[in-house]
Amino acid sequence: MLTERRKKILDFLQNYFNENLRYPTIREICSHFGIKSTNGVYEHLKALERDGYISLDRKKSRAIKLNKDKNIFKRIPLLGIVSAGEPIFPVIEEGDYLEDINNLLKGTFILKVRGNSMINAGIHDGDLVSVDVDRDVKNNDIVVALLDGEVTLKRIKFDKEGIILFPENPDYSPIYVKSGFFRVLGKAKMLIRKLD
Amino acid sequence: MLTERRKKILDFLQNYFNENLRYPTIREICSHFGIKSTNGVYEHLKALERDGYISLDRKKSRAIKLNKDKNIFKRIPLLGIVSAGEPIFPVIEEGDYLEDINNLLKGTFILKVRGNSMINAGIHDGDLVSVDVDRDVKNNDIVVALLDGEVTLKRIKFDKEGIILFPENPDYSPIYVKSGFFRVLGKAKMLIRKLD
DNA sequence: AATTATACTGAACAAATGTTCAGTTAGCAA
DNA sequence: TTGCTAACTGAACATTTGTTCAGTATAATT
Repeated sequence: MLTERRKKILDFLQNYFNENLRYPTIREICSHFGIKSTNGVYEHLKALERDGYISLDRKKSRAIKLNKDKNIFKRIPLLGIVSAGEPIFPVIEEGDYLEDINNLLKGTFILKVRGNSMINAGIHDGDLVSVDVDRDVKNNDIVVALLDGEVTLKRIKFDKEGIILFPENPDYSPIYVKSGFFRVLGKAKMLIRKLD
Repeated sequence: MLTERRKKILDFLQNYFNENLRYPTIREICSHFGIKSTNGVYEHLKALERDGYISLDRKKSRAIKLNKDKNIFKRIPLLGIVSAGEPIFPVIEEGDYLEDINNLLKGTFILKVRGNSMINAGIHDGDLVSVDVDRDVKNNDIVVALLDGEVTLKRIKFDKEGIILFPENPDYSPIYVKSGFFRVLGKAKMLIRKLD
């Protein structure tokens, strides 16, 4: 069970990593909490591993890994909300954090979008789209598809006649997938654009 | 000087970190390169530190830190280019990587956009915008501004009459900054949107 | 009342790890 | 040639670090 003490240890592990880009040694955890015996911390770590919160590489130093499924990585504070009509004061609220971006991008690749076929979905020429390859594709998802050796970013729709790839731009025509080699490479997951 | 050998060591450090979320020990670097003496690697590390490519925390294990100014972090491969009109084959080209996203976001905060005042700049309601606070603001930059205790995301323009905050939506009016408390909180740096 | 889990102390061991020193070889520049 | 640097080898040393064992105390659970 995740006790208060162990919650604080998890918290320390996250903060330490965010500051130092590495995890602490057992003795460093000890001194942070004022625990005099390394075994005091070591048993916490083993319990946290047993319960799936972390994983440990035995015999290796600083070899802790936070389990991303069980933990929300606190990396970037989410600062208030920018509004056009109803502005809100910028306040960092505890617990408001953006999920670990590295984690969000893991197991994916990045595609650079060229063309304006998805402009109405807010995806512009030059934007970067992270694509998750291990995802089941549902109706209306934005997907990256391979069609006869060509790659396109489109919104996918399934109906009785088959698969249709819809652009989000009236100037472009939908593609009805009939023959030839077709495969969905992955599902568009995140949009990243450099603004400056 | 950054020799070929040291370039490969830097590369290994980056790759090892991306895979393991920690840096290797000196002996792990040794065995990767088939170097039999720890000093062989240790002198490389000291040279890399001397030249500003990394920094070392002496006496601590796995305490390497890559200098972000001197290194491009290779984290996510940039896979080809998605095009609407002229599709391109998906090929991972060497050297094509997205810069370290953590690094891009460092020293910034994230704002959640509400409203559609910037819709023509492709910034939609609910999008996340990373804001860099330590940046000089130029004409036409998209900035987060604090005006009489209200926060807004707008394109900033300087002219003889003063500062104007422009929305990217014809339904909204520009704001002429005349009186009251005004401050630019930061410059919009990246746009992040979850697509699924 | 007995058992189990948490949360430690204290001591000790073995392995991992950073660091240093003395030397070697090869190539490059003055 | 001489000197310098890169790129090591090999050995040794000193910490650091993970791990284990034997206890103690407290609170909650069966």
